[in-house]
Amino acid sequence: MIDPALLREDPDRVVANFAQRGLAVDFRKQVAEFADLDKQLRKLNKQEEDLRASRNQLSRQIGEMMHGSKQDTGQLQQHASKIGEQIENLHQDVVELKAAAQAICYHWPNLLHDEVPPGKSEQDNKVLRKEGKLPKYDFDARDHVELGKIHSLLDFDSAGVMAKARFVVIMDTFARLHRALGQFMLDMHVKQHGYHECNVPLLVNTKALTHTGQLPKFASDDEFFSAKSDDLHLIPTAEVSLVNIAAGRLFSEEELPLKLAAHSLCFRREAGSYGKDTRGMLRQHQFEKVELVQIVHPDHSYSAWEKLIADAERILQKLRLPYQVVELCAADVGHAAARTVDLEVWLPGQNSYREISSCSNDTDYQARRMKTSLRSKPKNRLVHTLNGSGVAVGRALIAVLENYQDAQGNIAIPEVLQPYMDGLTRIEIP
RNA sequence: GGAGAGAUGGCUGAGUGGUCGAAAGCGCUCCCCUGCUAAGGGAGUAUAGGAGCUAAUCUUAUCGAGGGUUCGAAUCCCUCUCUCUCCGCCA
Repeated sequence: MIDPALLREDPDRVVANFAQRGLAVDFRKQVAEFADLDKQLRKLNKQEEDLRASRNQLSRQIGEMMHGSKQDTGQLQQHASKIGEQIENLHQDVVELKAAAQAICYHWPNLLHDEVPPGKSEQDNKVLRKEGKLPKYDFDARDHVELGKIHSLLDFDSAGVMAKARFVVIMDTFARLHRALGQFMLDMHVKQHGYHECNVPLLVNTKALTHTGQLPKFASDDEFFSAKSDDLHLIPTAEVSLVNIAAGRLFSEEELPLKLAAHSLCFRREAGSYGKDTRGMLRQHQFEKVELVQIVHPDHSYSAWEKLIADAERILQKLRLPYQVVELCAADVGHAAARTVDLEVWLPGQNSYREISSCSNDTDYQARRMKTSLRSKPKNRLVHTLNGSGVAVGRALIAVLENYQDAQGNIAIPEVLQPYMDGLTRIEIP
């Protein structure tokens, strides 16, 4: 959600900002509609409050009269009762107006930061820098699917039979490597980057998803799997669970920044991505990710964001994986975010860089929805929330397999992971 | 799943229909006193909204959430959620 005060003061600025995202939504119309509803709402609300004030006064008076001498209060009671009816009527309208206004503004995205590059699609994302050396092979680099086949350790068939497409069974040393990656990442963030280790619910309710901005959505493009009978949804990312730890809280300045990390499963329906990345385990319904979340002072969110990106980058550096840092353009920045940087890891098998982390500053968007503030004078302020992957574990496995292969298809194990694998240095073809 | 008990401010904890936004204690802030330390005294101390000169001040809502009864609800009634204890089940 964005600041309603800003909306009142400078609706044009809000509309212009929304327009940068290039969404097929007439924000000018929506903002005007909202402003209209808001105006009515405030008027009626004021009326209702005035009526309540006068009823409260009458009630107080009645109380006093009954307390002392036993005076007849019948007339006053009748009067108050009538006011009560008026309040009732007005209240109905107020509730309806409020719902109508919310139905509009809860769909709106966050305001983009001024420095977000303009653009129409992900083609317009801006590569900020490239890190690490691309591996040079005197053979054709295999992708992870082929490597999985050579080693017989990635079983897409069984997964497809027991579940469906976009699932995989990972076996033996590959599974071990996968686990090592997750452990390594979480350890780094907890031991060296100062995050609190969290183990979080993988199922969360509608309210939690609304706080973080996953709900409500423009269209009905379901992003996640749900058990609607229980109002529980499988999390698309641990960001939801981690951010909601701060929901409704009022922080003192010393408590910030609150840095949280979790290694979790994530679940996505991938409903809108038919035919995209169907080969291999690049895009799965279920995958693991180490997620970083920071609840920060609103004045320091961008410097904290830079550090969070560095935390994620550190993982790729330690794994010696080449990557590039990409700032998302206006069209590609997510709903809740004001600014986002992706880390894209080099995948020799795909001959391209692919997203392995996405780090966003959501400013006060989530904080406003979930009422998370910072104790401050003269007025308490909303905190800012940051989130980033540090990093996607499944894709990290792909990256290691493809970047650490030799001519035969053996996989070297990155040095930092060897302690997690009983010192194993190589996965040999059977 | 069954039975019972509970949910009050930063914390502990009073409060069963009227000046209760809420006693008391703790904590915190400011001031005073005491040559340090320890102790003592006084004042203040919830959140969100609206009105107002971004003032003083006034006002509305909030005692787990949502409804209801009433002139008036923390207090009575209903529904839900959560927590605790016991039983069952389970990892």
